[in-house]
Amino acid sequence: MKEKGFRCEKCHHGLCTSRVPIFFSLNADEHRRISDLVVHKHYEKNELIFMEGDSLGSLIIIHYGKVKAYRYTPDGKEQILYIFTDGDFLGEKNILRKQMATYNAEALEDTEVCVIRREPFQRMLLEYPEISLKIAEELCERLEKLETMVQSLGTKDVESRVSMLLLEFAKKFGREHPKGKLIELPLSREGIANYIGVTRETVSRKFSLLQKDGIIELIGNRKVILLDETALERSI
Amino acid sequence: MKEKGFRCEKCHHGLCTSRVPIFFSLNADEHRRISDLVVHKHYEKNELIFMEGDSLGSLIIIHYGKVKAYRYTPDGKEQILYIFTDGDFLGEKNILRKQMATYNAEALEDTEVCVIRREPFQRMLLEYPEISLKIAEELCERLEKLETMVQSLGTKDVESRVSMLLLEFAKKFGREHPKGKLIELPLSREGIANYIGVTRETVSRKFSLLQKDGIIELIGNRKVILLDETALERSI
DNA sequence: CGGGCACTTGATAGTAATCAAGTCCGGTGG
DNA sequence: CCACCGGACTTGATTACTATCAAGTGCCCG
Repeated sequence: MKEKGFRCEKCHHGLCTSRVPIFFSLNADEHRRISDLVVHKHYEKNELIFMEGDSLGSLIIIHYGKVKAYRYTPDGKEQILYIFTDGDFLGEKNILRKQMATYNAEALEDTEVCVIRREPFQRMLLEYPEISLKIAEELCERLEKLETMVQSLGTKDVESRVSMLLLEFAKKFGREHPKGKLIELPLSREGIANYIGVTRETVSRKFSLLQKDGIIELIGNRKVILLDETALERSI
Repeated sequence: MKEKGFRCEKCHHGLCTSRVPIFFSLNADEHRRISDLVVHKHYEKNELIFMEGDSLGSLIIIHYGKVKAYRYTPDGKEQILYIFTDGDFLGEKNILRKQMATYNAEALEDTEVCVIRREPFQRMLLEYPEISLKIAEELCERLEKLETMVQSLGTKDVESRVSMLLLEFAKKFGREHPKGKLIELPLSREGIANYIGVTRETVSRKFSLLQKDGIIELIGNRKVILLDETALERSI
């Protein structure tokens, strides 16, 4: 990690904090005040941002990039919990409950983050209660994602789980394409496997099946076209 | 459901809202104000409190009892997401994001709840920002539980999942006992199965194994004694 | 253009789901 | 208090599916 923390010039013009949902309710002046508290950091692809047990002491807000959060299962595999992108924050447990990190966080690509130390942020929470509310809202959203994930992992039928994953990625990372919806996969086969709780071989096989059935088209290793989204929804 | 909503006498003496973590930071006067907004309801064992898609319009706080929250998986099984007990709240999605319920909630035993309508509660959130913070904290805790659950469901080794469940219940519902720790199971075998994503037969078999190994002792259908807690922890 | 790593595909084995009998618990009524 | 009944639980046999092990193949980056 490059340790050259610096005040973000962009932030002073409101171009950084204004992109973060939890600060949406603030006005220009307030954005400027927050920007003064923010330090920027850059992480390279595959760089570890923090690990389980770390006491961060800061809130990390993703400005640009993708970050995976994961834990290890008792049988030694990586279980991915979240894929965070622009506007998402990490380290809230440390801010809200003075608690250590409960998962590892690793950049999936080159990633820019804003960092705010705990103490000034807590002062801001008292001063701008709307932020607490926004955070609660965001946590609600995150809960719902995890609830869906639990539902998916509880499903014995692996086909359904793969389909759910593709639909999730389509919604999050999908672009329009003449043949359907083009998805840039944020994860390798192994990463996908670690997300839905199966092995990489199984992911390969299920993808091949879906391709044979004309539901998806694989382009290289990191791209998929959803040819028949409704068929995928039906298969769940 | 008995529709005899009534003002809770106990609440007026601060015996109800004061037991709820999200109101801990309030003083006696403020408790009295909240109590005025609260209506009590009683649910019998196995009674449905709300279902997926309902627009509650209220926050429900459990005063006494146990409630399971669950969704159906694509293959038609029930997947339990939470077991709520005294002091937990439900329906926060509706309050914070004007969103419909994303799961079904059913009383596991006779249960008393306090209900607060959305509008007065939202006014209170503005007036007492500490409540938002407390809610955010509570949601954090819930997130962590779900994260652990995802980790557990991602574990192929079913023995580990059963062990994790027993340790969770021991922490939550365990009492001291000469032979070890006595757990009153809040769920039937099928319920447990729906919680950890396996079949009821598998739960039976794993319990029998643990009993044969001298790690637990089964008493009837709804009680277990943890004879060797450390062995259970090691087996994860 | 070449090499390494990620991915695919095949064969086999292991484990939990499923199907199918029994057994036991707990509540009810005599 | 006891006998009885039904639902919950246990146990067994078989099946189905994915993990695992192993051997290619092909993508992607230098």
